[in-house]
Amino acid sequence: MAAPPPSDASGNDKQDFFKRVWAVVARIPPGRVTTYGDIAEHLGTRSAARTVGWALKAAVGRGLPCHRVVNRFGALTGKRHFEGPHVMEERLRSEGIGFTDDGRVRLDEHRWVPREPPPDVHAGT
DNA sequence: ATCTTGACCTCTA
DNA sequence: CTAGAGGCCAAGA
Repeated sequence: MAAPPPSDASGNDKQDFFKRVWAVVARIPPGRVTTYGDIAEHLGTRSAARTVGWALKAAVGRGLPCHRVVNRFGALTGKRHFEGPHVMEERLRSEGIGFTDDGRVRLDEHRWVPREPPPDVHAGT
């Protein structure tokens, strides 16, 4: 793990972005939801929110809780990419996530922002 | 090889 | 207030 892969090795750097997204999504705790923008911003590029969506599409079948990722408005924009049109909603509800009258996720109650994994527990500040 | 679309977000007119 | 365009990264045609 010590030897970092060369950036100009095979040109797989691009997929590295996908893996970063998957890593964040995989860290989303149950009963919580995050947004594309927050993930992209966490990766360093807030404008890359679109690419995050592509990563999720490629994440289908990888066991990633992509259903916990919603757009800025809390709407399940990617529900159509699931097995069914209501699979995403059912999964979120199964985790105890509430929806608004508009059929959107209550971000105010379940919003979770990706943060870097704490290397130390006692490390304050 | 180029162009368009895509599970988006933000800014400016 | 609403409407429009730009930007990011990647994949498909």
